[in-house]
Amino acid sequence: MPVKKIPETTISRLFLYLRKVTELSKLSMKRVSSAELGESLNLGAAQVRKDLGYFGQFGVSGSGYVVTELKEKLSKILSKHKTFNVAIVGTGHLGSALLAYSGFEKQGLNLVAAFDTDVNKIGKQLQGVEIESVSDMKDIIKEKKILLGIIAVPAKGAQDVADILTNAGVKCILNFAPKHLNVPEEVKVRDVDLSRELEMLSYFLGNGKKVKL
Amino acid sequence: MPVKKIPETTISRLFLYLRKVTELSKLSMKRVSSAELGESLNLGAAQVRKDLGYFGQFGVSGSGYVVTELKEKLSKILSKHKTFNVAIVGTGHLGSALLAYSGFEKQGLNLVAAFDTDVNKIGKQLQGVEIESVSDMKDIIKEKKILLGIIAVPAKGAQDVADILTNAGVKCILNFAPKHLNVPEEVKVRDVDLSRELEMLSYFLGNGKKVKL
DNA sequence: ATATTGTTGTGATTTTTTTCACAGATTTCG
DNA sequence: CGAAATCTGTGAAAAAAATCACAACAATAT
Repeated sequence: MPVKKIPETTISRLFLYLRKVTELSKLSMKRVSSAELGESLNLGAAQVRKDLGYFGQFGVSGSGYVVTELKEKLSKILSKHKTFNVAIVGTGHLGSALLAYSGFEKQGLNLVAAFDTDVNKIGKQLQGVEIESVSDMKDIIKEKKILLGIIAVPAKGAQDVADILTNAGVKCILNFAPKHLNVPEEVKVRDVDLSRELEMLSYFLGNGKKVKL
Repeated sequence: MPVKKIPETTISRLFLYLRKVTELSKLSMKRVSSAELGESLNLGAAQVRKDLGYFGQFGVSGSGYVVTELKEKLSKILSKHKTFNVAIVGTGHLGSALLAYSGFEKQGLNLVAAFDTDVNKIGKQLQGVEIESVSDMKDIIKEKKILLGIIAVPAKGAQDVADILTNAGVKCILNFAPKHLNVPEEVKVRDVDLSRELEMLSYFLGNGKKVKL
């Protein structure tokens, strides 16, 4: 395999292409050009082609990409067929909203456990999942072979939770706490930092690009 | 004003520095070096200095940055003193969780309106905010001078909502719908695409970096 | 058949972002 | 005080990512 290193930004765009191409396939569109693919995503045609190019050549000169074929290839590249077990830590407002989120299954993710420290919550069910104690987390994660952990606890406890998760063998973390997590190199973390997003927007509102001290 | 163009990534890191420096100031630490600042954030010292360098020079050779001073400067740069009005559109699980989120005030954001299309919800209160009809949205946004809109509706309706928002004068959008929004150039959008985050992680779980077709 | 048009794949170029590296300033220590 | 250690600010270099530009090929029109 000619393993060129693929930029993470490319991977991330691939999902957008897959979405789009799925949409197009529902509309029974046969073919699509790189320009069309990029258009509504505000991406240049060259960008699209380069991204796809990392994975071999499945376009047809002169007529673009065959929608169904592209969809299938992207699906395969992006491992949309595999499934993994997931745990949520923290069942506050955000954690609960996530438990109710229907998108997990679509991504091949089985939400099989939820944890909290609040004794009033432990034992209760939420969206068909029983809330268990964080103190039992390590064992349960190992037992259920959970590979992906979602952290939805306050910043203060986030690093501790991350430590337990990685210790128990979790490979990826989706972190909602506004706190940078230090984890072993082989563990992949993605941050969803709501606080920072709001701050960024607030910054743009306040500065409209120009900076004054 | 020597308006060098400042990378958005820099701005985004500035918030992390501010967080850190706020923490340090609570610990009564007097000074901090670029190396220390970057350390727990996995950022190099040079990166930190360069980021701060965009806004003038407020470090002291040989001894680093004065914590309180840096905190204040960052605060100022990042417009942490100004406040703006915010509306949430969509009061499902996610929207409700957001309404309950306490972080808005901290960012100087006043959550002053919530909208939904569901007639059963309209008129009810959620976290002290009355849910109003999307059909009245345009007027209310203008009237309350709302500059930031948060979209927490399904992908299908997201573009329509974005259109109404921008039309009513909203300057920034925080978009939770898994859909790319087309908006006028002067409007700033930030996407929080949960679906894509999960997909990305799922990809890493499945591929552990290497790609096979 | 041949010309024309449309579109891919990719090397080259440009732009953006990060990292390096070091002069010059400050503090500390003997 | 003078030497050694610590840091910043920043130009230069490197790395990463996006964009350009064009040869090669396919489809369509004449």
